[in-house]
This record gives sequence, C-alpha cells and structure tokens, in this order.
Amino acid sequence: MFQSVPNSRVSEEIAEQIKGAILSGKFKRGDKLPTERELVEQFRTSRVSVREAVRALEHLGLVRVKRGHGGGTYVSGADHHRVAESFWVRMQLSKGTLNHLTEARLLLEPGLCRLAAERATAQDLERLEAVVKRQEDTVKAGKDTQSYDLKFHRLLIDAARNPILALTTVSVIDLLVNALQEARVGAGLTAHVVNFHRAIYNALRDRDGERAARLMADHVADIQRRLHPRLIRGGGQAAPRQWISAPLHLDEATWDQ
Amino acid sequence: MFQSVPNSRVSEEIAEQIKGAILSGKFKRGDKLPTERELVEQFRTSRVSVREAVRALEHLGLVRVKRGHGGGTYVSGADHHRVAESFWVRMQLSKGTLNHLTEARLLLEPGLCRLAAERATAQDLERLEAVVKRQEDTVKAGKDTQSYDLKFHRLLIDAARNPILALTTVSVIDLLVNALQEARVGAGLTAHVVNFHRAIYNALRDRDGERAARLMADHVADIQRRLHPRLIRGGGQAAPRQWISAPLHLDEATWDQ
DNA sequence: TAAGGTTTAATGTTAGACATTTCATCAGGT
DNA sequence: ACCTGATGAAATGTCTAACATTAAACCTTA
Repeated sequence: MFQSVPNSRVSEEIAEQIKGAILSGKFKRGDKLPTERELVEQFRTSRVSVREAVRALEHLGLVRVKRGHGGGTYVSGADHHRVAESFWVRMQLSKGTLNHLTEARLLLEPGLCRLAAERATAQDLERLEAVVKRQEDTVKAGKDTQSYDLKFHRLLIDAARNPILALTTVSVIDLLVNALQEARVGAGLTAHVVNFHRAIYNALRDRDGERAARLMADHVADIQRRLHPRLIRGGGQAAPRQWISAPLHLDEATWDQ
Repeated sequence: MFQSVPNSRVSEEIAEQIKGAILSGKFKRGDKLPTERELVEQFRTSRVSVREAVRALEHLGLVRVKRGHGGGTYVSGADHHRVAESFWVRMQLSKGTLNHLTEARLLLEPGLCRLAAERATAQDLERLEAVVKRQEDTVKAGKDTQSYDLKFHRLLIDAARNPILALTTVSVIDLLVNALQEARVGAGLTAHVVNFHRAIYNALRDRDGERAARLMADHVADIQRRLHPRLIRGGGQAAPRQWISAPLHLDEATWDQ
C-alpha cells in the first residue's frame, strides 16, 4: 500500500548512493573513491557515518580499503570472499560438515559443465586447454599442481557465464580447499586429477555437456573418496585464516592481489 | 610457512571474539548482547571500535540491532538477506539477468528434491502436506496463495538438510520473487502451481527422488515460461526494496519478524 | 480503561584531536 | 651504482565526549 520510508541510518543512505555510482559504472574497477574527508564534505555529514558506509561496501565486497600513504577506498569489482565467509558462518551455525560442502559442489559443478559446454567461447577453450597442458607438464616434473587445479575449475566456472552460480561455486570450492589445506591433506593424487581435467576438457571441446557433467561428478566424488577419509580425526573446525583463491574473475586478480 | 598476524583492526578482533561466542553457543538466538557501553568496558576500547564490530556482525547476518528503549544487539541466527544482497550486487556487476537467477534455481531446486527425498523426516512430510493442503483450499477460495507457495519451497529446502544449498537457494528464490513482484506479474497461475506442489509432495512421500527432481524442474521451467515473457518490457532493474521471505529457517521467523 | 503525554534506556550522529601505517623521497655509506 | 636508513606526507585508524533520536515502558488523566 505505502512506500517504505528511506533508510533511517545516514550511513545506509550514503552507502546506497555510492553503490549506485559503482553499479552504474561511474566508478570502475580499480578506481579510487574520494577520501573520507572529501566524502564528508560532499555528503555534508560526519566522518563516522562515511566510514560506516564504506565498511558496508567493504562487506559487500565492492570496495577494499588501504591504509597509509597512497591508501584510500578502491573499487574492487565484487570478490567472493565475504560470501564465502557467510557460507562458513552458516555452516557452523547449522552444525554443517565438509560433506555438506562437497555435496553442494557435487550438485553445482556438473551443472556448470553443462552450461559451459554450450557457452564456452573459443578463447575459453583455449585457456582451459593451456591450463590442462601446463598442469600435465607440472605433474611430469613432480611438482605441486594445486594452483593449476584451481585455475581449471575457475576457468570452467567462468565459461558457464552465470554470475550467481559462479559466486556460489567459487565460494564452496574455496572453503573446501581451505579446510583440506588446514588438515594437511591433498598431496599425492595429482595424476588422477589431471586425467579428469583432460577428459572434461575434451568433452567441453566436443560440446558434450552430459559427458562433461558426468566426468565432473566422478571427479568430485573421486576427490571426496580420497580426501575425506583422511579428515576423520576432526580437522577443519577452525575458520579459514586466509583465502586461497584469487577474487572471482581471473582478470580481476591482476590488479588487486 | 608463517602464521598470519592477528587482525590489524581493533574492530575485527572484537568482532571475531563475539562471533566465536555466538558460534560456540555462549549466545543463542534471540539473546541480547551487552550494550555498546558495556562492551566498551569489557574490551577496554572505544565505542567507535565496538560499533564497527557490531556492524560487521550485522553484515554477516549474525545479529540485528534495534534502537530505542529496549533496543540493543540481538543474536539473529544468520538470516540470508545479506547473501541475497551480495548475489544481487554481483548480478548487476556482471550484467546478469533474471534468466541467470532462474537458471540457478533450475539447477538447485531439483537437486534439493533428490536430497529431500532421502532425508525428509516424517515431520517434514507432515508439514509439507499441510501446506499443500492449505494452498489447495486457498486456491478453491479464489484467494492469493503466494505465501503458501513460498512456504512449500522453504520447507522442501529445509528438508534437504544442507545449509549451504539452503542459503543459496533461498536467496535466489527471494531475488526472483522480488523481481517478479516489482514487475507486477505472478497472478493467475495458482492452479498450475499447486498441482505441481501436490505432485512433488507425492514423489517425496514415495521417496522417489528422481521423479521429484523431474517434477521440480518442470515446475520451475513452467514458471519461467509463464512469467518471463511478461517481463520483457524491462522490469526488475531496481534493487529489491524489501525482502519477501522470512529469514532462512521457518522456526526462526517466529521471534524476529 | 483507553488515549496520550512523559520518562528513560538504548543506539545514532557529530566534532575534533591524536595515533598509526605506508609509500615516496632523499641522504649517506659501501 | 646500490643497498640502507631517516624523514616527510597522506591517508585511514582510534579515542573522547557531547548531543540527537528513537521507541518501549510508564504514568496521568478524561
């Protein structure tokens, strides 16, 4: 019946305006917002309110704040870490386990494969192939391949071209990788992993979404079978201390790492 | 190699401690945290830092703050609205559309059906049946059934017993419902909806996950077919002004509405 | 007893000073 | 040339103390 009244908190009003400016493209990724003092003048308010607004944007993952000389508020193009943190908190509140995370992954990633098989561009496929190849070489050299492992999944997720599923899936994978690293498991299955990646890539190249999805499901289940048993002695309760993955899009990773 | 240093911001340290207290159960849903002034004394810090910490928890969805007499900070047991907002922001940044939301739903909800078919308790089924029945009665009376519609999906999501998928799916549905309401579509398909719900319930009762999943996929696709065409004239760009759904768990809705 | 004003306990907002961090620059010694 | 360390400057971070606003509870009165 009636319109809801405007936000009662000054900081929310400010945050809303800045958010609008960012989303409408007035500020782009990497741009620096005015300093706190300048914003105080522009909004005719106090520094506390401005800071509160900036914090809100920070928690949305829209900006990041740097201290010191040359510091300030920089537009960061929405990274996923805050969402991952929310997932983690909710998991703890609901007494969730790693199996719930893997279960989510098992639903999400095969679905993304189907989408990616339809939508992957030539460039997507090229990048995927390059990562698989480099991973194969690294395996032969006997070195750790986790970074390529993650890159493959990230490229695939991006190729599916669905921002919501991407945000969710990256967060889930990130939490899983964190938990596994925390528990010091994960080594010694590199050969299996890269074989799956190669097979999935081939399916995507052939635009065979079903095959890709099935392979991905096997791949994730394989990881689950191999890693989770090692976790029985109760690892992974502590919150992640630092995030493994770069922010959501690989392109974004170049400037805000 | 090295341990990460403790959070550099005072407020993060405070937030971490309070978060820990909540997650470990020292504060339960509905409990009132100490007032800002009391926290200032306990942490030996300033009100600014305490307030910043409380804001952080608010953005995590862990607490909500009420002003005025009898106000204060109350533990809210993680509602999904903040995650939904993050989803929305990311969608806008990525030039996403309603179709991306529906696509996510189309992947998530059938999957949840499979899980729910395995895991639903007798009580879950009882509640689902009750909602379907009431919705059928409401349809016969010719009234609006949206609240029952949402309740059905929420009960089903809860029955799948996966906090991550639940959080994601509730957020997606919430955004969709918001966008559709904004665009004033949605009336006139109540009979179709309730028939699907009945069929899905039957499948769950029979523990036939595949059938339930297929029906749910049809159901969501049906909604998409009927509603999205009406959206062509550009509805749904404005951010949701208020959230439709109650917080994540129905049980939680009783005290913090 | 119901309507409406008053009190009061909490958060919200402002102002201004000072602390800290971080980069850039420059000087000096090897 | 090049590393090392001292200094300066620009920004955010923190603290204090006062005042504003809100909304529940209480009290007064018709």
